[in-house]
This record gives sequence, structure tokens and C-alpha cells, in this order.
Amino acid sequence: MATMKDVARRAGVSIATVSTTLSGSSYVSPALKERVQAAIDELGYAPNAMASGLKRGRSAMIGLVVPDITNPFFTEFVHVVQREARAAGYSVMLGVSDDDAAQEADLVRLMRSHQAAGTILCPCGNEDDTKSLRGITGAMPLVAVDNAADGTDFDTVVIDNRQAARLAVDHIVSAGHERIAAITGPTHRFVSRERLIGFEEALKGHGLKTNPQHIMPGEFHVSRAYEAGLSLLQSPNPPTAIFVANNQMLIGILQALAHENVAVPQDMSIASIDDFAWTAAVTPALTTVTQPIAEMARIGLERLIGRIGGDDSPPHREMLSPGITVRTSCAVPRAGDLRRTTVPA
Amino acid sequence: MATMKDVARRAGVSIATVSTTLSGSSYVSPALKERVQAAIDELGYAPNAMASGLKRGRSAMIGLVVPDITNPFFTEFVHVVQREARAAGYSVMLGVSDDDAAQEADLVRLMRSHQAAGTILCPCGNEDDTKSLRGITGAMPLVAVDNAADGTDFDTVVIDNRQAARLAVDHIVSAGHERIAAITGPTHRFVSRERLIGFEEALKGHGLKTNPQHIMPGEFHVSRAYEAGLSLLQSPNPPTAIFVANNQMLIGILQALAHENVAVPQDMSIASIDDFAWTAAVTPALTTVTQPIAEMARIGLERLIGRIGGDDSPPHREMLSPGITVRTSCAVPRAGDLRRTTVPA
DNA sequence: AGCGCTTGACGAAACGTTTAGCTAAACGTT
DNA sequence: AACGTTTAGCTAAACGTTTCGTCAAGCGCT
Repeated sequence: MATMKDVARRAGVSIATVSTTLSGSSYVSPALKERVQAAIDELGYAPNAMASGLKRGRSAMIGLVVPDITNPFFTEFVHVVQREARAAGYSVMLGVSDDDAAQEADLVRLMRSHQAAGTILCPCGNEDDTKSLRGITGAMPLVAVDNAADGTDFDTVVIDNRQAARLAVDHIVSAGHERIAAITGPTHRFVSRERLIGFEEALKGHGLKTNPQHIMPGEFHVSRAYEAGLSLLQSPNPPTAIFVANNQMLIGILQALAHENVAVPQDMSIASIDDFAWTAAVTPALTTVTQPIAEMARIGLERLIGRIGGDDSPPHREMLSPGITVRTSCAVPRAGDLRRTTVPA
Repeated sequence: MATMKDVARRAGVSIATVSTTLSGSSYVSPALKERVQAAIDELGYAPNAMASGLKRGRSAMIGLVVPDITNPFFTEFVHVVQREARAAGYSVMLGVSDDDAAQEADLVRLMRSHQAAGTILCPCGNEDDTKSLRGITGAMPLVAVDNAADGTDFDTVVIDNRQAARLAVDHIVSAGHERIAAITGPTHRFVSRERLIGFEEALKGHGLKTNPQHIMPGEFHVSRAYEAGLSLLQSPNPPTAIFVANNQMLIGILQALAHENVAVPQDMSIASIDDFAWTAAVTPALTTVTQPIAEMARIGLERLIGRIGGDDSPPHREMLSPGITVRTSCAVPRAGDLRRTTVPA
């Protein structure tokens, strides 16, 4: 593999000149520049990022750690971060924590080992898990996005999760529903707790009482939500509408409804948090609360780059507002018991 | 940031001893090991991967380049590669080429700059694009997965794309269809061409003639497939079934069908390539050809690690077989003209 | 007891960059 | 013409590891 030394020899200059030519850090005469460039091309030279990173104490790379890459929310997030980071001259090193706080800590350590200029983290755990990362990051800036509790001394970017739940519930209530169930996420997650609070606030705001039997833990998982859905549909007093707190659980709930032959929206109304490609494509099209994923990514990256640039103002928390996309999965509730629709052959 | 030198001083040993303790490359007495470990803990030392990578000429990192991270196929692929790579002691650096051969080449160059031990690439371009990467990789091994033409001198892992198309078409034909359309991918892609060949082979195998007007380019994109679907449905002689060559286009086709109030499977049968979470959850559940994504990832990684380990046997091509998951989106064709169903209010 | 061998630990030289500090040539000023 | 000032380009010293060769101590032989 060709090195700067080879380039220098070939161009008849010192390696310092090669380095300066490449970085543009000080003036090099056009004639030399040209000779250097020619040598680079001839040798197929590519700079060694490790050597450069070692010398400079950091590399043009940022870390990105998410809990679950198969979740379309994070997928989209990764997509935008990757694109914007590249545009800003950074490459991205991805880590997937698999919803495990220990792995998450490992990955942050790894990012530091690789001299990442900074790291964007979507924390998987609770407040304490996140706080304890402080000891790992050292001098590397980190910004926490999405499931980021307040009061950690990192920059955070979140959405107003209470409002997200309220938007969904308000929409359901406005169709005339009074018996509304919620499929909730894991309680150790900040976002789950907030969404549950929002759900209860919204009910209370409409003068409705929360029925504890209608609050079902779905753990943000397809299969747990499926089970929750089944037991809800088979219960003596089923709801007429279901609020689903994230996209993965929506899949489980749809499976449960199909399994019980309950038609949406005729026999059950549905609204969920997280929009993505197929929610508009399926029949019925699903009403969802949309998170400003691209904006979260952009703001997170912007803050991170600011910190990398030396900004040492106190930690800052950015809270964005969700929106709602109304489609056709909520309808006027049917009177009487839960009806099963026979499926068309 | 603490370095080995700090650890060595604190433990009262040489940095060589610290290094050997960490790498286990030769014997260190238990007593010293313990002192070194204690010093590491006290200082919160983490090794500098750049220094190590520089010295050793490679790092414990592999590159992974995919064309589109929002596509669930690649998402799942990334997921498995990431998990298995970690298990094998490698971290993963992700690049997204955005379906652009120039960016893809850039990313491969970047991986080499970062001394990636090797790179797994899902090529976005044609055979020549991929071949020209040979000049970029240098000594870094690369294995091409998915859209990998034969005859590049990289290791490749692919599925039998012709068979994938045949599986779908065979299923459609077995329901009794004779007018079958195909939504195809971009022709510069190896996989698209193969799937189209498989489609035509299957028709011919059943004594059916290909109607050129029923072969619509969808470019593997939601919106292009949507347009293709609309023009198909509005054509004078619409098909009774549609074969869709990937998951993104399936979304577009479903949107087109919903827009035209054409019910699946009563008025139109559908089968597509690529299975994923929600295909089973929606109504009707969709019949799809499944790719062995995890296996592709595992085999690709295995080969790569083999190459990293010095295996220099001739390039090897692995071809895996797809399967089909039959659900309820294909039915007996309805006689007569294409019928529109009025949607339930 | 003296000899060579083994072996645990160390010293120091790389790896390929960046960059501070330097040299010497070219220029403008008096 | 002699001086200082600027500046293009160079020399060489890091950065934090890994690893080869060395060294001294401990061992079993004769």
C-alpha cells in the first residue's frame, strides 16, 4: 500500500509538502501541487485514516448507536444521520445495542476507542443507565436522541411524547369512542412512561376514566403486543378503540385483529405512534402519529458537530412536536358487543 | 485520556507488559496481570484503536456498504452482519451508497482508509461498476452480496433470483391465472435482470405468452411502482395477477390498488419477492418469496473472515435458494373485466 | 560449581501521519 | 548595499500502540 513517503519520493518533494497539499493547511505552489497530485494518481495512494487519527487525536468519524436497526424508526434515523454526516465530512460507525444497556455501554466505549469525534446515541435503558455513560465517554461528546430522559448532562433531542399520545387519543375520542385501550412500551423506558402519561392525561381531559384492564404492556415487541391484543379482544369488556404506542406493536395488534376476525375500522378503531411507508399502503390506511425523524437526526447531528467544534455551553434539551396523519383506521364506534366479521373467501 | 504509558507507570511495569497483558500474546505472570488490570480500572483506560490499527496495519473493524438502509431487506442484513461480526470480535462501519456507484466507490475507499480488515458490499450498480472496485480495494478483502454478478473476482453470495421469480409465478399460475403482469427493477441491476428472466422462464414453462405491455418498470421504488400499477390497472387489458419483484415496489402497488379500489385477492392477485414483518399482519396477508437473509449475511461474513485470515483460494460464488410463504393474496381469477370494489365507509 | 537453556519482562524501533520550528531564498526598505 | 521580513518547503519529533530482539534470572545438566 502506497504511503505519503512513496508519494513524496515520486513527486520529488518532502512528505510534509504532500501532507500540506492534501490538507490545504498552508500554501503550496501550483507546480508542486500538480506534481503531488500526479504522484497520488499514479500510485493509487489513499491516506491512512488511522495514522491521521492517531496523530490528530481524533478521526473524521462519528459513532451512532441505536437499540434496534430493524425498527423503521431507527432505520430512518440512521439514514438521515448517515447522509447528513457524510455531507459534513464525517463517516459513520454504527453500533446496535440490541436493547441491552451493557452492550450499549460497550459500544460507546468502542466509539471512544476508535477516536470517534463524537457519538449520537439512542439510549435503550433508563435514566441511570444513560447517566453512567458519562464515565465512559471521556472527552468525546455525546448527544442522546429519542429515549433520552432529562437531567443527564448530555445534550438531548426528544419529541413531546405526552403530546404524541394525546394527539392519537384526541383523534380517537373525537370519533366518539369512550372505551379506549392502550398498548404500552416497557416501563423502564422514558418514552414509554411519557406516552402512558399522555394517554392518561388525554382521557382525563375528555372526562373519561382510565380502565386499568385496558392498559396492556406490549414491551415495544410484535409478539408481546399480539398477545396483549388477543387478551384484550377476548376479554369480557373489550374496548372499541386501541391506542398503540409504537410501530412494532402495531404489527402485533394487526395480527391479533386478523386472528380474531375483527375488522378495522368497522369493529375496532386503531391509532398508533410512528408512521412509515406501508401504513398508507395497507387497507385500511392507518392513522398514525408522526415523529419528525429527519429533524431529530439533523438537530442531533448539528449539536454534536457544535460540541466537536468546542462548544462547551451547558447541556441543552431540544423538544420537538409530533404531528398526526389521519387516515381511515378510526371510525364511529359500533354499539353493542364486539362483532366479528367473517372474512371474505 | 489515559494511555498505556500511564497504565504502565501506575502498575510499575513496562508498556510492553501492559500490551501483552491485554492481547494475551505471550505469558504474563498472574501477579503482574492483576496489577495491570487494577491500574486499567483505576484510570478508566481504553485502548486507542487507531494506534493499534496503525501499528498492526489493520483494525478489528469491517466495512459494510449497502445501497439503501431504509429497505427492510438491507436492514435485516445489516442487523445480522452487525450481530455476527460483533460475536466474532469485529465492529462494523456502515456506509450507505444511496444507489450511486460513485458513492459506493467512495465508501469502499473510505473503508480501506480506515484500515478495515475487510468489507462486505451489497453492490448497487452493474457488473462493470463492481469490477472497477478491484482497483480501490488494494489488499483489503471484499465480498459482494445480493446484487453480485458472476465473473467479478470477488467472493459473492447471492440467491437464485430466477428461481425466486419462478416460485412466485408458479404459485400465481397454480391459482389459475393466465394474464400476469410483472413490476420489474432497474435493468442495470443484476438481480432485476435475473428476476425478469425467471418470470419469463416461468411463463414459458406453463405455456403462457409474455405480454410486453404487462412488464412494467418499477425501478425498485415505491413511487415508480405506484405509477406502473396505475397504468396497468387503467390499461384496456389489465392483468388478473401481478408479480412484484421487490418489497419497496410492493408498497407502491398496494397504494395503486387501493387508489383504484381494486380488492386483493378478489379482483387482483399479488405475489412479491421479499418477506417482512408486516406482510403477515395486513389484510389480506401477502404471499411472498422469502430470501434467506440471515444465511446470506452469515455466509458472507464467514467468507470475509476467511479471507482476512489469509485464505487466498480462487473467488467463490455461493448461491442460496429462496423459499415461498403462501398466504392469502392469490385467489382464483374472476372472469370478465377488472372489477372495482366499493370500499366500506 | 559451572554450563547452557528456557523464560518472564523490558527497551526501543517501527507504523503513517501532522505540525512546530527551521532554513534559506526572495523581497522591500532605508 | 545591508538589513529585516516574509514565506515556500523541509526536517524531525511526536501520537499510542505492537513486537522483535535483548537481558537477567532461574532451571536442570554434567
